[in-house]
Amino acid sequence: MSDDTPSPLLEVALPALLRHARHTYGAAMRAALVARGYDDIPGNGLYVIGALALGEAPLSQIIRELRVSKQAAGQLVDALVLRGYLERQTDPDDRRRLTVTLTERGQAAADTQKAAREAIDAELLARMGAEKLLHAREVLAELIEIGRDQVPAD
Amino acid sequence: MSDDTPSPLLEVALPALLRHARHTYGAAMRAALVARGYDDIPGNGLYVIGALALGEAPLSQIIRELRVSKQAAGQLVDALVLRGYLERQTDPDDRRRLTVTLTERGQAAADTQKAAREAIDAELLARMGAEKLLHAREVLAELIEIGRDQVPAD
DNA sequence: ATTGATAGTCAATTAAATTGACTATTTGTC
DNA sequence: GACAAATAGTCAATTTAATTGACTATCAAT
Repeated sequence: MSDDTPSPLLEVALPALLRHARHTYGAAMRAALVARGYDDIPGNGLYVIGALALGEAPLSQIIRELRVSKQAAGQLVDALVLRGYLERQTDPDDRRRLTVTLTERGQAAADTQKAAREAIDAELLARMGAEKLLHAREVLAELIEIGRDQVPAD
Repeated sequence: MSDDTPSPLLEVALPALLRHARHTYGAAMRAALVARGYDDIPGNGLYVIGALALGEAPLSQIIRELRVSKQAAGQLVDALVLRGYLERQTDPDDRRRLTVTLTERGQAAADTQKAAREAIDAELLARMGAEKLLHAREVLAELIEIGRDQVPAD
């Protein structure tokens, strides 16, 4: 089973690979949402809804995760509130803080999105096996770690 | 070497991992470019310059790689031409086609960017080893393949 | 020759994100 | 317990990026 064809995989820049790999998820999630009528979610909204599926979060956390200005994050949440996906509540423990949660519609969208993501995960697992997948996750996590190391003022 | 701590790595959504991993490269390349005075490259311009470092390309190819409308790609190239990174030539073999190439400045920026990318690659290799890295590349490539399968009309 | 497809442009609009200036609330210090 | 500093978010204006729609030029295939 020796294979001496030089894998082109080694030559493609990792950022490009990451870009296109991410697109697979994005396109699938978007398609699944649109198919169920959730066709008014702006690009980063996908990300916000996905993150909130794990539980409520203060706006400030969304800002950090999204890596955009707080104004941009605020506007994004505005749009999603307006379209019925999110709700804001003032955190009683810290009345500066806004807690953002999914509405029922938002939860339904999050479920749809999660299903689409997991379908791809399953397909990927079937094609690649658990070990390589875990290695990929480890590499990605380490890459994120390297990013943190480089910009300590994060 | 048995390890029964449940890795949180298995729980983080892959799209989020991809997003942040890609950011590591983006931020490092951006910082390296800015440090050398290339501070007027718009977001996707990084990607275009990186792609052209491998050789000239027709605009239509950039459009497909970038997955934006041809108008958006045209405007992006406009901006990069205006700022001295790119040149357009009409392809003599097909006079509809615009061939885009790097200028000297563009090549210098591409080199800077490539060095920043490779520095991260090297760090990643040192931390993770060749095998896991290859596995990660394989997984990413397969993910892209899955994307192609899902949207045949690509 | 003519039809259809491909490659790109021009103009106008919409969407997304940024900058700058501000308010309210909390935290930490003396 | 007053007061400075930091944190969390808003409002308004602007800039940047991307889209839609309508169009021209060139090439490919009958």
